[in-house]
Parts: sequence; structure tokens; C-alpha cells
Amino acid sequence: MPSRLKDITEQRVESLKELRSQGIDPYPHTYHPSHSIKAAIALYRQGGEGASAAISLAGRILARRSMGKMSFLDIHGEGEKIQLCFRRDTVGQEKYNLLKKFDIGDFIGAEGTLFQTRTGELTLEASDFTMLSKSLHPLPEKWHGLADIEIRYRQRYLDLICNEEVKRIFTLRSKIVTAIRSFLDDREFIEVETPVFQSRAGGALARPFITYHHALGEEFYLRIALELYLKRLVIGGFDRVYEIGRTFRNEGISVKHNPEFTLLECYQAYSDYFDMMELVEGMFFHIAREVLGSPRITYGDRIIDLTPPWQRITLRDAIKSHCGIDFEDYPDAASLGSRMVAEGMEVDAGKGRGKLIDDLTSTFVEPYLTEPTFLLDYPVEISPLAKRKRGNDRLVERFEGFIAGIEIANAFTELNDPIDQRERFLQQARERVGDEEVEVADEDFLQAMEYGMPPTGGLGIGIDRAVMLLTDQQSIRDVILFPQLKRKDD
RNA sequence: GGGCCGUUAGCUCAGCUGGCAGAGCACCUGACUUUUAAUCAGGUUGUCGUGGGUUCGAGACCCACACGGCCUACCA
Repeated sequence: MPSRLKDITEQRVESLKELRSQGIDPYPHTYHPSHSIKAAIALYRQGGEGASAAISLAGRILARRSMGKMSFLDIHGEGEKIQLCFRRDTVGQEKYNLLKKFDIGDFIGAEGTLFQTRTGELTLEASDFTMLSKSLHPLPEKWHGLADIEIRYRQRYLDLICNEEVKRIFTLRSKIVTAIRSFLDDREFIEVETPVFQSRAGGALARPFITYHHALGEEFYLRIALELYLKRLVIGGFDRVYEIGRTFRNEGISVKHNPEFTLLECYQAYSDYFDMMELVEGMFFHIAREVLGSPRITYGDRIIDLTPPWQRITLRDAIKSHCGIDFEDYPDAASLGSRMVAEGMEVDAGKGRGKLIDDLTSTFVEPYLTEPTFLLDYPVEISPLAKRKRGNDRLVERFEGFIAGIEIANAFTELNDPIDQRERFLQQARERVGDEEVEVADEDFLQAMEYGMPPTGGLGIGIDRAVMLLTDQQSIRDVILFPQLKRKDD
């Protein structure tokens, strides 16, 4: 029994055959419109001779309204749309009949002149037209569009055809990344590319993906961070480097996590985490003004002003003010853990002091950091690559930046003491034996550091989350064109 | 990993207490030379996610599974 879909497809294949039998190629190799739709609109607005010149346009047919001896088609292209008008008396009977073979979804090229209808709609009256590509499937309905979230992600092209807003978000994403590059380029950072396949997955604490290289007969990890290779470059004399690259973490998928995501990391020699704070503030301010036209952004029901300087508060003070616990009063995991239990929290026995402090932060502090805020000075245990704080050996010079409760930056004064770095790796290994998510000693990296690394500030920004924030999206899947979904057999 | 919810025509969605599978859009035929969610008249369209079970009878009830969403857990 034929389904409606099959029926429609068969009809379209049929009209495709008919076109061919008339000597018309339904898939011509090229077509060069004289104007983009956008340019045509501008041309008409400009008035004068140009407005009445013969031009040609191309685009995908998204609607058709046939009135007998006259038909209107709406075509879309590059985010713009325009109406085409075909009159039997203008194009001729034969050509007008051919128009019946054009369906919604097809690409069409049309030549003619611009005019306004009596309701003021800018329209191209076609003197001739060409099939540019035949579509064999019906597009989703025009009014409600495509709403099925699964189809929107699995067949993103349909989402982009139907939902103007989606196209706008991804256009903004592109502009945001461009703005980041120009911001860093202006400050004389050099963009580099480092390996995705790595013998050790370092630079972060996360479970990596594993793959296998046949010719080398060796297993590799997909990188979970960019850090260790970028630092090698700072050691090599690139004083300002950055990379915007895909990283991979073999962890849960959620509204804030995709297994592959885009990370920006940049490193600046002869600077510290205070310099990085200024860099982060300046960067977000720059992006917002450049891309959104204002430093005031909307996220959910809040309006947030990104103008520097942002609020700065130490992690210790933040936790103290939000839940009354001063972690400096608890020198070890046992004492801090029992205090947390007394507060009614569930405390995992295996966790170290640093991890417990991290738990306090994410429970009591982070969700409330609506205004742009830097949290400063993290426990050394959970920051093996950051330099100890001046005047307090148990803390490191590290900050995380939050906007609307979302972590958007993580930075430190980079650890450049190779003896301390080796000790930190060993400490990690001792504390978390058997844990896959552990920073492993990277001898090659340690050796590089032993040659001497300048004092350096380093910064990481999750691009996807930054885009979520700047485009007011609540799910990371709505800022990643093809988010990870489970395979569906059909 | 756990909990809750969802899956019906190409798309958007109804479908009551278990009793013939529905609407709008799209598509097809006809009318219409300034329409624009065009309009008017007529028509076609189903693996009700998959597999079992209960029942005279299942889209609906039960069980399992798949995929998706949200929450939670995990997670720099």
C-alpha cells in the first residue's frame, strides 16, 4: 500500500522525467544570478534606473500561489526572501505550463524586472525562468514549520530551511567566533593548531575517547583539552598563542554537555590571572558590542550588562557568604565532609577536600552568579596545572568566570615550576588510583617545562556555552549544528 | 545509571470510559491575471515507534524494547 510520501515522491520523479523528455536538465551545472535576493531588495530601494533594470535571481521555492493565468512563488536564499510573479501573457503559454512542474522545495532561477504589487510587496515579474534543482520530497508544513526536536537535530537542513530563527542563531555563532579571532588577533595572538590524537589525554580531568592507528599499531586518545601543547608553544617562544578547536569528552550528554565541543584556549607570556580577567572582560564586551550591538544581553528573563569591570570575589568568601562554611576552618576532607553532612548534604566518602569545596561551589554559589562574576583562588588539589597563590600554598591563582550561572571561563597563572609540576602530577596519581579521570604525568610535557617556561597567564573558554549565553539559548544542542544523538536504525 | 513524559498521514496535531483512523497544511483535479497562511469546489493519503500479552474487539489497557525530551546522577 503506497504511503502519501511515496506518492508525492513518485509524482515528483514523474515530473522530473517529463522535464528531461522536453530536453530540460532538472539539475543544471550552474546558474549565475545577477543579484542576490538581498542585493535586489537594496537595488529597488535605491530607486532610479537600477530599480527598473532586468535582473536575475535564484533561490528555493517555499510557497506557491496560482491564480490561473498568473502565479506567485516565494523564493528564499541566504536568509532573505522575495516573491516571483509569472504571467501567462508575459512568459508565454508553453513556458507557463512548464511552471506546473515546479514544486515547493525546488530551486529556480528567474529573470525579469522588479515591481511592487498593490499591497507593496516587492516582486520580480519573470520574463523567463530555469529549473536549477528538483526536490523529490515534500518540505515540512509552512505555517507551523518543523517542530519535532528529533528531526530538527537529525535533519538539521530541514530545520534550517523551515525555521528562520535557527539560521539566525548559527549565523550569530559564526560572527561570535569571528569576533573572538579579531579580538585576539588585534592583541597580537597567533592562532595555531595542535594534535587531536594524543598519547596521553592531558590538560583536564575527564574521561577520554580512545581510537587506534593501524599503521602505527598504537592507541590514541582524542584530546580533552588544548592546554599542554599550547604551553609547549609558549616554551618554544610563541608568547601569545591561541587555538579554537574541537575537544572530546567521553561523558554524559545533557543540555550543557555534548561529547564533542569547541574550546578556546589562549596563553600569554609575561602575564598572570589578573591579566586574564581583563582579557575575558574585554573579550565578552567586544563580542557583545560587535555582534549584538550592545554590551547588554538578554538571557532567559534577565538582562545582563557585560561592561567591565566584572565583580570579583574569592571562592572562599563566596562559599562563606552563600552557605556559611569557611573552608579554611577545615584542613582536611574528613572535617570538611562532616560539616557538609551537618548541613544536610550528601557527601561521597572517597572525595578529597578540593573536590568537596568544588561541590560546595556548584551547589551554593554558581547558580546564583547572575551578574558577570569572577570566582578567585581555587584549592590546589583540583588545579594541578595552576601556580600556587602568592601567600597561600594551599590555593592556586585560578579563576572561573560566570554569567547567568553559566561557567564561561577558566583561567590561571600557569604553573611553570617543573619540580612543582612533577609533584602535582604525582599527587594526582596518588589520590586517584584507578580513577580514569586523572591528570597523568606527561614526561614529554615535563621535559619541555624543564627547559624553562616564562611566567604565563592561560585562559579557556567553552565556545558553545558562550554562544548559548550570547544567543539566549537554553540547550547546547541549539548552538551545535549536529549535536550527538543515538543512532537510529530504520 | 535512576525517575517522569512523549512517539498517530510528508508536516503540525486531535482521538472521550476499549467499539469503523480524524482535522488543518501539503499533494492531485477543476475555477480564478496583484496573490501572499490566497480563495472556492471536489479528491487521494496510515507498519497508530517495534515486539509480545489481555480482550469478542486495542491507537487507547499490561509487559518488554527502541528513539527522543525533561529532571537527576556523572561531569573543570
